[in-house]
Amino acid sequence: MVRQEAQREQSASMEDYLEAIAMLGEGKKVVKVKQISEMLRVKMPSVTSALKKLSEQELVEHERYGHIKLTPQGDRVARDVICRHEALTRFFAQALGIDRETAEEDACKIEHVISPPSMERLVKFVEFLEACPLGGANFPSRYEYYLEHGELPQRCSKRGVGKGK
Amino acid sequence: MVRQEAQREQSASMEDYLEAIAMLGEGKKVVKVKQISEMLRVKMPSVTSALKKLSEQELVEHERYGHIKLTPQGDRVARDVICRHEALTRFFAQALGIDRETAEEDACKIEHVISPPSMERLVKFVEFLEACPLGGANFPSRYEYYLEHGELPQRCSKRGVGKGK
DNA sequence: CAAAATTGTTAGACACGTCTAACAATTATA
DNA sequence: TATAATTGTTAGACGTGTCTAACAATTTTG
Repeated sequence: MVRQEAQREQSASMEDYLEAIAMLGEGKKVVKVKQISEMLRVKMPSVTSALKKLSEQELVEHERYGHIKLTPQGDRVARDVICRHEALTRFFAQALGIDRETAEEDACKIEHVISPPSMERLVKFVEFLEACPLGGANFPSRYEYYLEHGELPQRCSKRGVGKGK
Repeated sequence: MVRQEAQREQSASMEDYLEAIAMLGEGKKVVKVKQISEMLRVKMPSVTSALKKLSEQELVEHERYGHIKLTPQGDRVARDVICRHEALTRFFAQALGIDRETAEEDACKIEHVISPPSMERLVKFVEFLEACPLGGANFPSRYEYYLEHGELPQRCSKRGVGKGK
């Protein structure tokens, strides 16, 4: 019995389709080609052709004029992308203070290219900022001060902590 | 006098070519097709065709079998990409603690897709971490602790700062 | 300096993902 | 329910960027 070779990675486009289908299908809602096309801002024929491709890879179930549904495999991939998307959005919006819309846009692009180790660290980093009192509470405020004035709140240092550069 | 319409953005590929040419040309060294092809891991004909395209846009000077050089415009674009690249590398390597190689790889991808506002904030963020005693010195160590134990150094609050594993 | 090795170019195929135009199925509605 | 409106599909063009194969120029070296 020959084990199936590991799925080759999906392209950014295909990941977008999977992601869109997963989001539109939340709560087992019926997913339509039109919706996908609007969400991804592509024309319907592009969706049809993507669905064909994804069906061949068994990531999506789709029959002519019929239902659209992720297979368990497809769902796994989609969840993964969504997870990266959310973590990145949190990073840009919460940690960096970027406006939500831009944060989402950047997340949409970066989610397709970031490496697993960086993604993992980024997630931990966001968790850290959220969990750490100095990180979560003081950190952002000092950061904001820095953003505004280009320097730290004076006497921020209690003595050149660590080694000066 | 009609102002030239803003240059449409370059594709990730074209940005890579400009970046490679700039790096290989540092210190006015002569740039060769072969080098570019090796640096970007593409075959030489791909380079030739990219050079043709970039020449038409006046971002590169190139004559058949001859010299390869960025125009001032091309240099501007290249510097820009390199700047993003470096900031991203610093972020991943120094702030997140990712190994240099992975950090570079991620920077290479992300530099082409990140938005200007996010880029700007990210740069400031890295500067902040480097400048702020609590950020630069203690922050990383507490972060490391968190990475290892999944929770903050107990009583991280105000006295617990500065310790470390 | 002439042959050999290397580097660079041209031509053309191909994969990918998009689009428009034309047509088909489905759904809404008068 | 017949017709109109909407949604979905097919066919095929196109742009981008890659590649291989064949050939041309340049450079090295015996």
